[in-house]
Amino acid sequence: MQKTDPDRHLTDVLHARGQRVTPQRLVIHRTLRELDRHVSAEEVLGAVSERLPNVSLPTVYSTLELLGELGLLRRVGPAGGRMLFDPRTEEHQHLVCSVCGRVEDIDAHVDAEPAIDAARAAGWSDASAGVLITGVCDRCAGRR
Amino acid sequence: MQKTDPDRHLTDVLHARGQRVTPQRLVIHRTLRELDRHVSAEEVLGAVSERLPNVSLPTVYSTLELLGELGLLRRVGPAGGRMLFDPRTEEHQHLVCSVCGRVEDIDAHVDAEPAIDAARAAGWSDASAGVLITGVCDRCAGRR
DNA sequence: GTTTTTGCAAATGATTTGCATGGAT
DNA sequence: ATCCATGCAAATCATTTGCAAAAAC
Repeated sequence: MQKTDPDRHLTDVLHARGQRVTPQRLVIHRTLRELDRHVSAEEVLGAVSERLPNVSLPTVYSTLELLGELGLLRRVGPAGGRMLFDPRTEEHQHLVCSVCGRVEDIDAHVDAEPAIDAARAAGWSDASAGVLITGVCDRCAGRR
Repeated sequence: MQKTDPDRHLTDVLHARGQRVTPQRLVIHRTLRELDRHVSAEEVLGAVSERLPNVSLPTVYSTLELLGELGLLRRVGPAGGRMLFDPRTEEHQHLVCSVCGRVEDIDAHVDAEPAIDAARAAGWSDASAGVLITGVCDRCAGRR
């Protein structure tokens, strides 16, 4: 028994939307799945380039946006000066160090339903909550 | 009976830290208090310029950072392409429109304690939670 | 063949930095 | 008189955009 092939799934979804299946999209998607952690566009490009040369940053950005629309990716939010994306689907939150910009995962549950409800009540649609914990990481705290 | 004079308070705090009391700092602080809503650096400059000409954007940025350190300001987080600051102290959350970047206040309570605790457990200090609700605002939803 | 994607290069735009002058102490 | 804060101009840097060439359909 094996997990559903990610390439096949992405291929199907793209076809269903009338969009094209390109090597770049497949490799970026597969790479993200294997990294399985929050990443910046630059980091994605670095990892992807080892498998498929000459991929450009604009392609990475547009593919990340596409995967976001497809729900295969979560946009963590701008942190430490750059946008972070996260292929992890389980609920978890992110710690951002205000000194060095490092980002770390934590497993915690934050109930943002009240805010989502308030958004809906205000006439907003497709509301989703992003929680970002800011603080000083252990390394930076120790270095002081 | 009247509220504590904001200028006097800022003056005292600055003196206590051995920092200087400048017209720019006083005017920016007073202006923020009167705006009493989330603002970008540009917006602050616009409002401040009506009272004190020739204030520069770098000064606005450094003063906003200073006021942040003094706890007179909350950094809402990068939203819609620019950093937002908020002089409102009561608990409230922010809605960011993913289409037009507009930001709106909502009064809702989100309990982020579990995440704060997890951060502390991971060895981080001075952790604070930022919640940002992303969605499509009523205007943008209607225009479609 | 037609239309979408890509890669390249250049543009954008918020925020930061360097430095000489002005101002607060 | 000293040293911090300001204004200006230029630098930075992630992200976006325009467009011709390449690839998927």
